[in-house]
Amino acid sequence: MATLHDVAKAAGVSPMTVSNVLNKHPHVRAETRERVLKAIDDLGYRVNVAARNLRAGRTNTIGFAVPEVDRPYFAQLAARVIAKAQDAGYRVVIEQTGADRENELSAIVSSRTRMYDGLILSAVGLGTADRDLLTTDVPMVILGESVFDSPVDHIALPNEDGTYAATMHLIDRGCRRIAMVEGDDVSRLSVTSLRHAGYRRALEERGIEPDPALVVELRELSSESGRLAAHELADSGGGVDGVVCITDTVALGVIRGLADRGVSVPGDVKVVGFDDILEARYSVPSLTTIDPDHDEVARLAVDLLLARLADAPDWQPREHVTGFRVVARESTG
Amino acid sequence: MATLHDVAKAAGVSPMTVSNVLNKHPHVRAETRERVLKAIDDLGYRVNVAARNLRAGRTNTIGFAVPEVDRPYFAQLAARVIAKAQDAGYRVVIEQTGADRENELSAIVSSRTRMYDGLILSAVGLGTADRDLLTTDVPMVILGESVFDSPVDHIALPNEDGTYAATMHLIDRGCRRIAMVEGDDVSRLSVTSLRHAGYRRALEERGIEPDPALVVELRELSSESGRLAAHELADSGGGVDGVVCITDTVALGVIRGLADRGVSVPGDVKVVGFDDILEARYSVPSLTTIDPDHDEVARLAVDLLLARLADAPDWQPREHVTGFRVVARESTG
DNA sequence: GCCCGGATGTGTATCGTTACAAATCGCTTC
DNA sequence: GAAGCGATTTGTAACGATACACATCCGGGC
Repeated sequence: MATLHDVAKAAGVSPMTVSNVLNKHPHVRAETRERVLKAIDDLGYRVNVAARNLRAGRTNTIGFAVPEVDRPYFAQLAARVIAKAQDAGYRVVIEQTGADRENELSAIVSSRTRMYDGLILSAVGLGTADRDLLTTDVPMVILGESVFDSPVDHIALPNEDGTYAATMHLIDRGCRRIAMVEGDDVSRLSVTSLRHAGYRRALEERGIEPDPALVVELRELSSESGRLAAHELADSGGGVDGVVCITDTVALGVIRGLADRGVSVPGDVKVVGFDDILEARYSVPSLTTIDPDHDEVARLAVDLLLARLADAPDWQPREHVTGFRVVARESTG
Repeated sequence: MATLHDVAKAAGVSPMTVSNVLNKHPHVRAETRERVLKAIDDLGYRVNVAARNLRAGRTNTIGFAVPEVDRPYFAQLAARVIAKAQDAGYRVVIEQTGADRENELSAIVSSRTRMYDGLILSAVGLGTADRDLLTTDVPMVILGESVFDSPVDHIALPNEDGTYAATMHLIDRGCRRIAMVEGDDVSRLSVTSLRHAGYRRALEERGIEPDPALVVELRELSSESGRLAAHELADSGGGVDGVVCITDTVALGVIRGLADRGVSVPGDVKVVGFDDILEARYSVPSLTTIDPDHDEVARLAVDLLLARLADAPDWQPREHVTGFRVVARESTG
């Protein structure tokens, strides 16, 4: 495969001139440029990215680490991040951290970050145990729940307030026996604990006694888990009339699970999710949910990271909490 | 940031020995290895991937190009491809070709392929116009509809047979006024034309007169488009009693659109999709669909590519067509 | 005719790693 | 005690590109 040297020889110029053409430096005569471009075309030359990266010390690539690429929320967020980054001339590589969160995450941070100029870490499940990972020297933006004391930029979703609003929405629609379907990491700082807090706060504020029997903890936040949770709730005879779900993906499973049991949504039970994934719009019934403003999340994540890459002198880690709105649809109609 | 040289100095060995330790070469004494590993740890050394790639001439990375990362079918396929490739020690970078298919595709093939040892191209929308792109020297596997004469490995979905079976399934359930909701590229070789052919073949075989009014062409294969198509069909008074959808994502939109019009599925109209995405299992009603065996697709794609990377001497491009099965669910019950 | 400055173009010296071949070590064997 | 032979370790020389500083060209101003 042709190298920059070959092109230079073919065009009768020095390698540097070819490089200058490639990098759109000024001070290359139009005629020379043409000659070089023609040689590039003739030889089918492609720049060797590895060599460029090595010499330049940058890759123009940012990593975006998510637990699972095939969970709609992350896939849709990834699409937005890619778009924003592209506008700024950066490529995005999606990293899958997988179920085995602890190991995978450390693998990424410790061995792959050199491939990226910076990293956006969608940190569902990130705990204080991972804090030391964050002291790495790669510019990083954490995207997810709060991790205190971490010396990195951080974009938090409106976890507690959003779930509070979702629960209030159910209460306002007349629900009194409101279940919460959440993750199993309620005891440490996590998406689950934050969203649970919002749920509890709403109940308490309206004088509704929280019933532990109405809280279902899931090992994984999948639709299948949601479906099984719905079965559990429907079969328990607990008189549930509303369900707050930790994510839309879970909520769609819950709706399905209620259908399995012949429970009508929203007639018998109202359901609300969190994330406003695309699918929430097309389910039957369509899903009421919390829209955390994905566009803002993606924009902020990319902007913060790029700002960090551009300069470093007086940078201070910041925490941003994005806005949200309740999107009322049929599932709570 | 520490380099391999720094580690070598700290451990009192030559750079090559450090390299040997890193690459798990045999013939490194256990004691030496320990000393090197300690130095690596002390210095927080991380291998510079760019330098390694440059020297080694390989990246151990394969690209996976899809139109949209956030369409469930692609996201789910990507997850599988990542898993299979990981087993073989390869990383996967997902490339988004986007809506502007022609330009983006060429951009990827022409300027980014040097970053990958090989490329898997999920080629919805790839046409004969793109054929010359495929003559590139990067090992490639095409995944999608048939593109004849292309000198690359190719994995075809059972497009025609699958849709034939889907249509037959509807006919067997009593449907006679069967609509097809498809893409707008029916005139050239494409997913649409192949699946359309399967639909037509089934109708003709059962002596059902194809009605052009029952064919809806979509500009994009999204749920929203499907929803609007369903409105169109419901409002047309065409007496539709079955809908064959080109993808599950479209089908879910169709089900939603029918619900908008108060049409019952499967009572009034039966709906069948194609892909068996996860969401098909959780919709209400759950979606009957064609399962093209994603696991086989992913496995085959990775295996073919890796085989191509391993050796080249007597390689011949091959076309594989994967199997499929009809997954009957509620939407045709 | 000579100097000057911007516009163009070109050496040189790496970036950090690994392939390759050659050197060295330690121990057995005769 | 010397030769022989793996096991271990180490120089050397790139991989292909770019930063930097320097060389050259050209026309205008005096």
